[in-house]
Amino acid sequence: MLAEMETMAYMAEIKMGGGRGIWSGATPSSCTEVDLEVIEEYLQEHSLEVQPARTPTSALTAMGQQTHSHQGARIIENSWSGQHAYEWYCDSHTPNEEYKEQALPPAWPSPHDNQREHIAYCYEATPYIDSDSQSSSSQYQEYQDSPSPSSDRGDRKDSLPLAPLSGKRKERLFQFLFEMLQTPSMRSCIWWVQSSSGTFQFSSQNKESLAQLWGRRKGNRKPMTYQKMARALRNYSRTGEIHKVKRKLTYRFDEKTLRGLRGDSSVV
DNA sequence: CCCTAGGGGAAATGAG
DNA sequence: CCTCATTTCCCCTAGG
Repeated sequence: MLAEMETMAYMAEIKMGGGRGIWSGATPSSCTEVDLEVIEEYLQEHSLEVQPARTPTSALTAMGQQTHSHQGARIIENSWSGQHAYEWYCDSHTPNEEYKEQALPPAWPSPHDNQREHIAYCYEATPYIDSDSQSSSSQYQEYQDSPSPSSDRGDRKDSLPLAPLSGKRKERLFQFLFEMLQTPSMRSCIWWVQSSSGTFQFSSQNKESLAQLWGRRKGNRKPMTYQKMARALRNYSRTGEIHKVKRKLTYRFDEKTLRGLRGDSSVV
């Protein structure tokens, strides 16, 4: 009950500018504006696909100004995931080489109608469609190789402490992020840099929206901010679920975590 | 100097 | 009561 009220409050804040002026700096007025309402609604509609059951599904609907019928909610799903066979390296060994990111957050295969007004796809100032100038994947193998030495398996029953244990744990941050990464409409906030390795990046412009969405889902007392969410992400480097890569706003799911997130969908 | 991004200690929280 | 997983606060560093 209160959730709805608080949600409203958050909404207001979010729309106003997060109370911090996050968007003010880079918000032309026509760009960005990732409506959390719309996104949330969208997510709810597809939450079943990503995660069976859960989600109050009411806070949003109570808004009163959601988006009419959502008939065009076609999910392009992982149309892009796993497609980039690109080699982007996030190594520090090459100080001069700025890993050309080919992970282009913006530019959908075809924007079309249905959502054009739902979410203003605002891209980062620069569309990194640089592909690869000189992909010297000589050392970018970092992630495909790093976690191997210790060799997992054995000690743990499976991979991650996700669902099992005892009933139903709350959704974890990394699970939420993974879900967002599977959501086309969130592409202006977060996207795969290289889905095969579990590397993703946040949009410097919309990362706050993503964070707020996370905070709302958790029902925190105060609105979530990217800074706080990033703090949680940093905790992950210690526990191993997600690691930071040198690229700006870029992180990578641990292989184990990724395996669990991808394959566990059926295991439940 | 300013700003953004990143880092992390420490205490507070809330769910289970 | 306890623990886990953040959440919240705050102070700091680095680079542009």
